[in-house]
Amino acid sequence: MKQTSSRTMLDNVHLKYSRQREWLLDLLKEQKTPITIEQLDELVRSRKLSINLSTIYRILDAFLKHDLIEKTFNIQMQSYVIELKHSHHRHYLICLDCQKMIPINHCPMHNIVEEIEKEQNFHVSAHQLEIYGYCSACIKNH
Amino acid sequence: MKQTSSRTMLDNVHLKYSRQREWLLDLLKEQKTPITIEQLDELVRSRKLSINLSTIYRILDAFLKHDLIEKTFNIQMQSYVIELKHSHHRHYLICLDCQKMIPINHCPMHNIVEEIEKEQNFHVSAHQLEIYGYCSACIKNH
DNA sequence: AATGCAAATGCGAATCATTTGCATTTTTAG
DNA sequence: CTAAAAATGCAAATGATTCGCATTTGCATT
Repeated sequence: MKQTSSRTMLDNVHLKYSRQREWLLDLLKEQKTPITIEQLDELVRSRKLSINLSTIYRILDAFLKHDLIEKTFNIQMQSYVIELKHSHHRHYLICLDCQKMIPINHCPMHNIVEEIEKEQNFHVSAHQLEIYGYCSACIKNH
Repeated sequence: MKQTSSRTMLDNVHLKYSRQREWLLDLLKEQKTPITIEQLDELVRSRKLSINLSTIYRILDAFLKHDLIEKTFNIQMQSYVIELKHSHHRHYLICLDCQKMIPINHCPMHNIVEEIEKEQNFHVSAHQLEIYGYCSACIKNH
């Protein structure tokens, strides 16, 4: 299936077009797992795209505010990671050895959230979950 | 039940005693929910205890390394929070309005972790979970 | 109680990611 | 094509965390 053009995506969330925004969106689309801002910046350089770092920050803020991306904190890497927002949100298994982030297909929190809402008189509107350990490739080293 | 003295706790994990370490441990024991390093520093000042901020950082690093505390990242507050390590680890419901952190008594991840280990060929060694929403007091404002 | 040594602390400076102010450039609307 | 508004680049500021080094502390030994 063909994906929506970055131009259209910006349009859809009422963000003005700019070269830099399109580039970043395109780069984010390529990613299979979340990346840090630093990695994104390196990616920009490696493609000879030249976007000022402060602009990257500003654009990511705008993307976040307009729900184009998700920003979570990866304790393992001690930094934020960014990913394009998917139709349903994802969680990851994070390898403590090779740092790989493996997406979990269906969010295991559904039932848990329901339970909590019933039992605790708390309205759940979001959650963050990461699972740390060793992936199949690295498991043998431990 | 009477709790272990800070002195003994330090001893148990083979950390040398110092005034500052005892003070911090005492302060952490008082807390019912995690606090930021900044809050801890303020607490130190308000008790006229005087511990240099860089020392606080160093001591917390030592506590972490020796498993006296847990350090997690609270996305809502955009900073790390610290708590004394409990016999079994906790997760929190975090109110997006008043920022209160309400501990969940039993960790809902047990079954999920087992499932993942079976299905994914991934060895789980830790996880981080926070649930964001509105507590009973703040729910009416939303 | 005094001494010596290793480890911990205080202090100021350095570092590093992120943010900000402002001049310049780009985008969009007319 | 032009003008106004918004976005970007650049350099400097900020703020949390870390570091180096001189001083102090805790503790074992005398």
